[in-house]
Amino acid sequence: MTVNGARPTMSDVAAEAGVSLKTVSRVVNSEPGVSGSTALRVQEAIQRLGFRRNDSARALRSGQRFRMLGLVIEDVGNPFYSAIARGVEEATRARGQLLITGSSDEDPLREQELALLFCERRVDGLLIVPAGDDHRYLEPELRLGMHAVFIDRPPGEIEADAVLIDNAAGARAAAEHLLAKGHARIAAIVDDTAIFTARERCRGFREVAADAIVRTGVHDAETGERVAGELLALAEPPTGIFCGNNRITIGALRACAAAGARVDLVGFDDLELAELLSLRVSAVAYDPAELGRKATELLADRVDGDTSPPRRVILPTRLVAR
Amino acid sequence: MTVNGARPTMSDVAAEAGVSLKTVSRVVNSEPGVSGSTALRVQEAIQRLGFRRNDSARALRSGQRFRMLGLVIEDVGNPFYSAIARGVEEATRARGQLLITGSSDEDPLREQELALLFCERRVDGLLIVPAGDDHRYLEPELRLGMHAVFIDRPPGEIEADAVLIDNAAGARAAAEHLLAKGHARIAAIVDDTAIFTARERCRGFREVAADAIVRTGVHDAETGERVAGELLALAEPPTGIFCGNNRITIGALRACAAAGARVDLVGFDDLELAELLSLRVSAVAYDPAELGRKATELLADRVDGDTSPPRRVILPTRLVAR
DNA sequence: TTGAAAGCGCTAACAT
DNA sequence: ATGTTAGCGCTTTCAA
Repeated sequence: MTVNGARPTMSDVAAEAGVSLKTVSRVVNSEPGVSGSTALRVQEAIQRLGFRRNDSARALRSGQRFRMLGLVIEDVGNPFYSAIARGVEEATRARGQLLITGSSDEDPLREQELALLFCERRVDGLLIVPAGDDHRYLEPELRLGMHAVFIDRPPGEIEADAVLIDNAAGARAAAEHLLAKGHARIAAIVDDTAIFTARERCRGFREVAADAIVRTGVHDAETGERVAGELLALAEPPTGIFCGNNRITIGALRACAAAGARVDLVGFDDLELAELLSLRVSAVAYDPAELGRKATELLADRVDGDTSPPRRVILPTRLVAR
Repeated sequence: MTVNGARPTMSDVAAEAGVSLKTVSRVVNSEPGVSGSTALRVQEAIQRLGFRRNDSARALRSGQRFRMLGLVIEDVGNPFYSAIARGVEEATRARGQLLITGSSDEDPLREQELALLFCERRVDGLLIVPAGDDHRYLEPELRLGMHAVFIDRPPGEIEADAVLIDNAAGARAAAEHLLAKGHARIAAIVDDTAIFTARERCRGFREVAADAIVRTGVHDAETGERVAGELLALAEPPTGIFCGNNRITIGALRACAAAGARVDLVGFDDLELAELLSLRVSAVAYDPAELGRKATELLADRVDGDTSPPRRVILPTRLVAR
């Protein structure tokens, strides 16, 4: 009967049903060539024993794919990245694949560790939101048939598919919005320009507002609050501020609330409750889940044998004026 | 050399280095008993070939654990659940385990599919935020040595560990807060009481405020907005409202904004920008990541052989008055 | 329709 | 210090 702790194998089932191992395999995999009565006996034995096929052994022998993707993101707990994960999951589910996920916490070494661990588990492919800017560590894997698609930021030092958003266009739209509102003095607060997205957003903003004040290297809400506070304390403070990401927007909102300042804010990334805030906050919005879905589709094509040159998909943003 | 598409095995490495398979295995696993010069030759062959150990074959043979946990949550893209996932990931990482994640979308059948798929992949254990209330489908697995810990809601029809929050106490605190503020008419808007958390929150609230208006069955922000609007349109509208979850809180906020009503809101789950909203919103707050961490620790104990009776861990909430 | 034998890539247990 | 053999749980190949 069902003995505790011992997982039954196909050969246990075979013994229980009084058939050969191969017949059990046929039943489990719905292969033809098993008589109804035999199949029934096997099914019953499977039920009695609580047998469940070992998918790793199966993949090992058949040499087939593991039907599993590896996703490396910055932080599973961050709503922006978890929205990407959500998109990836929708697409993998549609393909009957499972998903291993890990957070790099913006640490390039951790990103590498995770990606390589996933390779060790023989995932079909890798989806990476890069923390680092040198992905040569993947070269041996890619040469041996592993596939990787990059999300939100392009890969560094290697050629590979990437799905990005149009950062520069979004930032241009933000600057145009502020100028159209008639602000004479506008400013931008952006993350470290070593980061691709921050660099692009900075560039786009400056293309439209060449003489705006620009503060870079702002990574979290606390710094955002401090820097915004400094801007508001200037002799001639800006009356419109572009915030390079949602953490900065939150910091800037706090600074404005603290200073009692009435400033027009435009943030990259939308905020869920933006409409209910005491200050009006416009947004450069886009769909993070679509990044994940698109990347997963690209990856699936590669896994299926697409060998065309590396592609770069750029997703649009839209300005939500408030 | 490095031929495209063909993954080298240990025996390829052995041939390349001119040693036996077992010697390669020793080097790869840092086992003692290999001379420095041999180890070096093997290392070089590994580099040249781009060899990476197949972890599934390893686990298959050694009969050891796969060092992988399966997590079933409602929706990876929902900040509340992704915070749980974050806590789980922190704890698994500390143990050198990987994490497979899937979203049930509140569909009991999907929950079951995912959990059983994870078993097929031979995860060491299961972490489940239940969508359904009947988990007997897990019985065969549990009998055969699989372990499961439930998060946020208890399992149904089976005995298993669970990590919950003190829903009733949180709701009581919310009611007490509203009464202490001197509100004569207070109301509660809560999710479907078929859901454990909603039922508990409802119960706690009623224990303190027996004659409050209570609306149940509210699942999303849209319905929350409509129901809150109805309450505000009453001849004698409530002046304090308890919202049973963050989606309801958002809906109620919109309704208050639309009606221009000045109402004291207390929401279960905190909102990131609550301090910056035009309306003051207090919160029954707690740490979702701690749910995930705690559950992962419980699970690790079970995997390590702990056979004590099923445990139930209740995590506290705290009222954030604003 | 059914089964026996070989082997996927690796490690355990035993040689040498 | 190094190698040989067997076998994890399954599928493939071939035979009956």
